[in-house]
Amino acid sequence: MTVTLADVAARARVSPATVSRVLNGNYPVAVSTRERVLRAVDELDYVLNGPASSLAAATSDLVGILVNDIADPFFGIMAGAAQTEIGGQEGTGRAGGEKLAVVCNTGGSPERELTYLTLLQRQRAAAVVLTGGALEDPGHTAAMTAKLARLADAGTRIVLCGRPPLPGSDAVAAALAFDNRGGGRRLTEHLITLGHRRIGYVAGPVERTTTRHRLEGHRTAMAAAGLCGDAAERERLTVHGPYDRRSGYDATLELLRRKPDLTAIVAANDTVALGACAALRDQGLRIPQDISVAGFDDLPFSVDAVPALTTVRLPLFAAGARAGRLAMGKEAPPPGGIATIAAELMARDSTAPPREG
Amino acid sequence: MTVTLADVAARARVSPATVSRVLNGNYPVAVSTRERVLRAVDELDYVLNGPASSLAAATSDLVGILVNDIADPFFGIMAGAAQTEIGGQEGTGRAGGEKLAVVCNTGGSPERELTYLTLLQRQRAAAVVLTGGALEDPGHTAAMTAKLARLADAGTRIVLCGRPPLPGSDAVAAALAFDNRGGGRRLTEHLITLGHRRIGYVAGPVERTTTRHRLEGHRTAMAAAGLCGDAAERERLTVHGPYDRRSGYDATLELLRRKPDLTAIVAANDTVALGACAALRDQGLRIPQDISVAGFDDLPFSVDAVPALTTVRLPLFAAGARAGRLAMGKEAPPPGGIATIAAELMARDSTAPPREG
DNA sequence: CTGTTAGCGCATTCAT
DNA sequence: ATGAATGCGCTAACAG
Repeated sequence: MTVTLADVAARARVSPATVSRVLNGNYPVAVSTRERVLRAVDELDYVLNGPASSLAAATSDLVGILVNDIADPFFGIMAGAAQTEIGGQEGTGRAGGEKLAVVCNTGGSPERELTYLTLLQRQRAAAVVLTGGALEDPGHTAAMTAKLARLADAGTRIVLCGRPPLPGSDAVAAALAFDNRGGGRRLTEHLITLGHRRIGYVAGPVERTTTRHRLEGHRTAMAAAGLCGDAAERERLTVHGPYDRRSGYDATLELLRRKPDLTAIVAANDTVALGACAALRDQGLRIPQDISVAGFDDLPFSVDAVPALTTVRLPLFAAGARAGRLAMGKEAPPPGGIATIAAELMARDSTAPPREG
Repeated sequence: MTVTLADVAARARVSPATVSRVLNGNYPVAVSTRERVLRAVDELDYVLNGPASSLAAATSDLVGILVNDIADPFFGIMAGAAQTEIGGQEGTGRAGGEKLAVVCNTGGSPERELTYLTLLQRQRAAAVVLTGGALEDPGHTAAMTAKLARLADAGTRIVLCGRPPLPGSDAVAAALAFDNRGGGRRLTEHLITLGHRRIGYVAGPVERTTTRHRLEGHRTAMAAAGLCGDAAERERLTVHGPYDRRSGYDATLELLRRKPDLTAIVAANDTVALGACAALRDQGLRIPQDISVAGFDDLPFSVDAVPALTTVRLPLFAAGARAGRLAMGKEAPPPGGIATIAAELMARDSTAPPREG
């Protein structure tokens, strides 16, 4: 029923081994023979049996890209870029060699993250790219470290993109970390320079590296300006929530309740910032005249927001593409396996000097 | 080095077949035996060899979800929903049975679409979900039909989500098509009811089903109101472009150049509509006082646009989830294998009666 | 309910 | 440069 390598060999009047060799292209084969084989492949409409091939070779052409939220362009942009570098260029998929770049959506769930890694391990994936912030739970971190070690042992290349390196693990081939701290700090410095002193912060989910680093950057800037109250005050000015619009909306109302005299709100990311803007508008506040708002990431829609959103640009596409190349071994890892990706302040119209002050 | 089924069997003092049976769970095994085996699995930290398993069973647990643009939430929402239904619930991935739901980004390229299908065919994928509009090129359609037929022959279940059925093909197990025509028609009817007569249309890429259907709906409404000029006039009022912000911006400027007295602009989707809004603002036009704008899809950010965007809601999450269930065989296909998903008009603030009559 | 046997389709020695 | 032989790790009959 289904055509096999042997069928192709018979039709091309060569041995199965030869067919395998032309398909994989990593062995000298006479030009005439190769042509004959390829013709037979086309005529029979033969497609390599991946499982059989992977079993015999003990490696597969699967490359997994894990994302926390596939509906969020933050991840989509990185994943798409990585996939372009991995799957991109070559032929029709008829022959061997091409990688199958696939993205797996963990939904931010640590269990699903581990499950996907196991599933990829089961498939003997050639590489795995982990994107976005990590959960900072000791148990989960330990489990991840162990799992990644096993994957690496089995020959799977591990690349981190937008995620800080795993301390004490040599399983990771390369880690591209965003400078979330620096970006967060510069963003808040920008607000302070404008004259803001009472700044609320809508943070991301707790126990996430991204959340913590951005918040640390913010507080560093606040402290440097002598605006850092006691712990209780800091808590009052901070509300945590998921990275979505709803969270921004709700958290902003909560901040306003706690501190009606806020002159600026910094959001964990652009999506949250948009929710914050909506809440402020619904309260009759004008942006930036009555209150300033800032986001993070500089997603494509942020420049079109009204007013255009002040934010911090992360080179998501470039980072994703680089991660893809690293996963393919097409690019040498950075020194020490770790690179920090700069974050650039984009001052736009949603921030301005406070009314009075 | 790497632990195999035989190792587990030895440690649990049973035969390899028994281990296979408890792992796959589709065969009666004594409770005490099962426990012994599972303990051995844990102790040895055994992970099933996917390729070997797939080779022997002639099926794999891979399920592919193809999307045109992974950075677009339109696809992300559907893909995430589908993935939830497919990968969702069960264990740690330690044992067999769980599906590996992965999303593949074609970038809208027909070649990559076919390549991905071949790669999934090579992996003997259990199912494939194709999301979003299809390219309407005869050659590509024929190639797709043939490829899908082969996949179906090999036992891969094919589900379409947000894509019209393939005429004359019985390879597709189920097709969930959005009512793009109806949605487009109702949206334009809404504008006409408000009093608009000169309406520009920023269409999607040519030769795409989604583009064509939405445009047909628009023109049906125009014709019904006697607003449909000759072919040349219709062309003048329509500009095609990709489904992105930039296209909306540029196309809007072009439309304004051709027809400065336009009172409304309908965009191919919400992202394009946002670009259109930006262009209009840059031209000093107020929305909706000077000109109305409408989108399509009702993506999450649309309600937060300023003004809130009038659009057509598509139940992307529900449709994606249903496609996932259909791909898993957890839900019976609709009658005839085809279901049309309703599109609901969401009249918001970006549309209003035109300035003058 | 459990063990035994026989491939699944291909990559890879080793020959030639 | 090509062919023949072996085994990758597992599942699926088939016994028992």
